[in-house]
Amino acid sequence: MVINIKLKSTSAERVASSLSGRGFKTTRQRDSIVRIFAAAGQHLSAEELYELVKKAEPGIGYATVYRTLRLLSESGLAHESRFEDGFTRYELSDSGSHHDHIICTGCGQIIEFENHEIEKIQQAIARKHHFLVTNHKHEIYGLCSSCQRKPQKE
Amino acid sequence: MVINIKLKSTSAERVASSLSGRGFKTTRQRDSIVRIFAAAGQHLSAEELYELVKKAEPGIGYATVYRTLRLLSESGLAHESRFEDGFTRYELSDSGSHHDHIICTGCGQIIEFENHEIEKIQQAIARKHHFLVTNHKHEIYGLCSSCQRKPQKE
DNA sequence: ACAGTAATTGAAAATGGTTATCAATATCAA
DNA sequence: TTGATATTGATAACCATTTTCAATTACTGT
Repeated sequence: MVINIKLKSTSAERVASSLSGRGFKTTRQRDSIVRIFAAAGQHLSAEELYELVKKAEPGIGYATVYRTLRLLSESGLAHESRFEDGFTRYELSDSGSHHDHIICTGCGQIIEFENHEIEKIQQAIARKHHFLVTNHKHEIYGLCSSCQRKPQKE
Repeated sequence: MVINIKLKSTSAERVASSLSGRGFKTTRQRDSIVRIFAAAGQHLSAEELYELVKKAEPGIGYATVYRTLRLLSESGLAHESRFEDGFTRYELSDSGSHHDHIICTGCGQIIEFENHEIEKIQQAIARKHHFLVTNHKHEIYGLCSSCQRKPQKE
């Protein structure tokens, strides 16, 4: 007897079904991209994702990765942020909760944070200037504990 | 009788003297760029500044504007920020005080803000992750009051 | 004032991340 | 299965920014 209780769908499944639900076609390439993206963890650049996907899908084109990333982004399934290092990084958005980033300028490590207090102050500031907030971006740059102990690149 | 008390130097003078003090040469082009930058107000992109400078200095090259902007930036006399609209904007830094931005996605208007409370929380968050903060960036995107009343571009 | 030296300039080409083009191919609905 | 339409991969185009390089200019010491 097999008991198979599906507690919750994986990110990849959730994204895939969300895409097909929106009228987009399911393709082998998109499946690979989404699955690998979900498995790889957060904050990938298009190039990093391309390199990973190429292992599973050797013929994949650069443009397809970019297109899929934009598709996910426009569908609200992924979120893109431009960091100071010059290129755009993406992360699958889990359940709409917004978070911000602490970035180590030594090793590139990215940590997420979320702070309700800051959001509240932010709203108050916007209100003072009669702004309707649609979005925000808060990045803290610094050195992680291990990079504080290493010499910095010149 | 002429009473001419110089209360404080202009931004342009301050920047120019700071540059020559650092061993950089004073050139007509740099003077124009800095003077026009100081007079034009804040948050200019390289292209916008180039267009302005061209009126006073018709032969000016694109590269010179970029180079000067980078020079100012590296000397700490200007600050550059990459907004979501794709290109980098600069502002002359007045007295080292850091501030953040509220950007209207309708009309591009940029308002500055500064909030000590947020900075404190930020430090606490960084400390919790054992980070040494060197920098931060906080941008609030939204619609200014007048853009809230206009239809949005499709 | 003048020459020597090193920095700066303008024009144009190069760079690098990202997007558009287009013919071939794959997906989906009927 | 077939036809309409979306997607793909390769490549060219984009576009902000940077580099290159020869000509010019600013500063230093005389």
